[in-house]
Formats: sequence, C-alpha cells, structure tokens
Amino acid sequence: MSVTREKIMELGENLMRTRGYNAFSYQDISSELGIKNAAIHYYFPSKENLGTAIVKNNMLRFEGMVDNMRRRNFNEWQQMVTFLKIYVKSGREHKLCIIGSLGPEYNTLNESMRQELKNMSQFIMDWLTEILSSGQQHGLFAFKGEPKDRAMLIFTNLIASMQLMRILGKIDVKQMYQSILAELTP
Amino acid sequence: MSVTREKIMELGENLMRTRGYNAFSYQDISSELGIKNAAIHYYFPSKENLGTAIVKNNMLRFEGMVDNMRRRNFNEWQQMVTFLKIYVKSGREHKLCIIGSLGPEYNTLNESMRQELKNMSQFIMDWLTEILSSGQQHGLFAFKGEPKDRAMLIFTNLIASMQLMRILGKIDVKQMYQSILAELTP
DNA sequence: GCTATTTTACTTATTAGTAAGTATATTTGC
DNA sequence: GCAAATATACTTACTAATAAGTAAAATAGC
Repeated sequence: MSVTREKIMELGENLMRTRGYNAFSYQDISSELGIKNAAIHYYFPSKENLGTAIVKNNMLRFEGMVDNMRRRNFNEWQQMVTFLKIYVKSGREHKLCIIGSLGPEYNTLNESMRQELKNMSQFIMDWLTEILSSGQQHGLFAFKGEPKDRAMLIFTNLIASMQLMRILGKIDVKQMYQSILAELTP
Repeated sequence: MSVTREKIMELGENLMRTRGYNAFSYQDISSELGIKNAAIHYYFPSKENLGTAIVKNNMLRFEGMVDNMRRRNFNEWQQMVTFLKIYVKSGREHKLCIIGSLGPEYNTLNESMRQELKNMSQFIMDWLTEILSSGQQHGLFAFKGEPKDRAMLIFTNLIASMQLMRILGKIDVKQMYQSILAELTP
C-alpha cells in the first residue's frame, strides 16, 4: 500500500484524536505532509472515506491485539492489563481513544462512520464482558454485579478519564489503571 | 435579561450537547429562531463569547443545585442520587453533559472556554470527593480507595456512558445509575 | 427623540470537492 | 525487444458552499 496513503491516515488519526473530526481539514494534513489538498482526495475522495478508513483501521488493530493475546495464551488478568495499558499509553501521548473522540460528534457523522464506530464499540464491550466473565470463573477477578455491567463501568472509566485529564491538566491515567485493577483484585 | 438572548443560549447549549462545539454555526441558531445571523452577533460578538457564556451558565446551574441541596439538608446519599439523576435525565433527552461534549474538542477551544470548562470540572470533582468522603464517615457509603479516586471513577462513568449509549443505540443510563449506587451501598 | 434591538448587505476566510492536466511507471500486444 | 496503451500518483486551478464577523441602516418601544 502507498506510503502517502498511510501517512495521510496516520496524521488524520492523530488529528481526530487530538482535535476531533469536525475540527480538522484536508489542509491540515496536506500542509503537514507537503502535498496538495487534491492529493488526499485522490486516496480518499471524501472526508467520510478517510474517517471511515481510520476507524476501520483502529478496529483491525484492536482485533489483531486480541488475536495475538489469545495465541500467546494470556490469561484474563494479563489480557486486562494489556488492554488498560493501551489507554495509559494514549494518555501519555495526549490522545483520546477513537471512540471517546468521535462519541460526542456521533450525530454529525455519516452512516458508514457511525456503523464502524458502533462495530468497534460493540466488539470491545463484548470482548471485555467475556474476559471479565471467564476471569471471574477462574478466580482471577472478583466483582459485584454482572460482567456486562462491569465491562461498561471499566470502559467508560477509560474513555472519559482521558477527556477529563486533558481538561484538568493532568497526564495521569495511571491512577485510573490502578483503581480499576484494585477493584477487580480478589 | 433579553428573551432572545436566553433562547440563543438555550439553543446553543442544545447544539453543543448534541453535535459538539465545532459542528454548529450561528446559522443553525438564527434559522431555528427565525432571526438573522447578525442578531446573534449583537448579543454574542464572537462564537467564543457564546460558548463561554453557555459553559458558565451550566456551572451556575450546578452551583445552584448544590446550594439548594445544602439548604434543604440533603444527606450525602440523597445528594448523590440527585446528582446521578441529572445524567439519567440528560440520557433520556439524548444530550451529553457539557464536559463530555466539549472534552474531546478541548484543544480547539479558546482560552476562556477552556478556563470555564476547567473550573466546572474541578468544581464537580471537588464536590463529589467531599460528598463521598463525608458520606463514608457517616456510614452512608462504603467503598475501597480514596474518595478522590472514587469520585474520578463515578464521574468518568457518567460522562462516557452517555457517549457510549449514543453510539450503541441504547437510552439506558439507568443501568449505570444503579451500578454506581450498588457499588456505594454499605 | 432616544436607546435597544434587529435587519440589510456585505467581507474575508476556509471548507470539501472537482476537472483537467502531467510526469512517471507499469503492463500489454505484437 | 519495443512501441502503444494504461494505470499510478500526483499538481494546478478552480467552484460552490458555508463559516465567522462587521458596518450601517432600519425599526421598535418607551
């Protein structure tokens, strides 16, 4: 695949995760890459094509990580820690996750972006629920309530903590990471 | 104060909380109110004036609610329930809270909006921490960890649950409400 | 008449998007 | 092996729409 295309997607993702979807333009990308506006339209005819590709790419990366953990026989605790570390890293880089950055703009997105965002959110929720459920059965996790509800609690903690950290001027998602694990420790 | 001014602020707040700050224009407001674009500029010379006024107004409403609860001698449990119900209501109306809607766009906001958003977030965090702390001392709440960390967990649950509900197509912040209270029940 | 409010009629800037052209590879037909 | 055709990867030069914002004139209420 084209190097330019990849650079466009990488820059687009960074812009989406730092400024949001409606606040970035093809100009932001083209001037940064030293190419012309129309060059981006060559790869991504419309902005929604770019947006959709970026969300889809994010989803594929997440699926790849899950597959990798399964192949390496990570137990549920290890999988949870790996998952949480994605957000600690994002926090250090001052970037939101794609779901947290696009969520508030959901009503302004076109159907294909909504669909991809929905797919990804549902996938993560299902995966988290499954990890929590089997981890609980194996005695690695202890928590009150249904795995599904617990998944929602953890996922929302991660999504919003990065938004709040940005507002409050702290770069410490680490504390959140520890709180979540402490809650799950038997 | 002017009725038109109030209508502009109300509509502006709704737009911010349903579509985000960068996705709405003076046109959206003026056409809805049946006035001209320039009439909005009369009350709010620039968009950041309007944005700042809306956030400040939100903050004042929240402070008013807190004062009211104190005057009526609400105990910590009652105060927490009242707080949570704000979000259940927001969820029913398909609106995010102002903090959750502006958080991802924070980097694109001007200094005065950032400052107001920071003030409001810090105010809520401090209030939540205080409620949790004294509620714990009075035996109304039971939880692990520091009140400050617990406040962060609860606040992030509320902020992001509304974003996620929108993406996943459910209007049920009620479940989140119950999970949070269940976690705090001694 | 005076002040507050609102409209008319703009400007300037930026946006996504397009049409047409160009240089460089790559492929195809013979 | 080589010319013709075609695909790739762009640039140049635009359009149409929308954005925020402004100055001055008109209107409305007291």
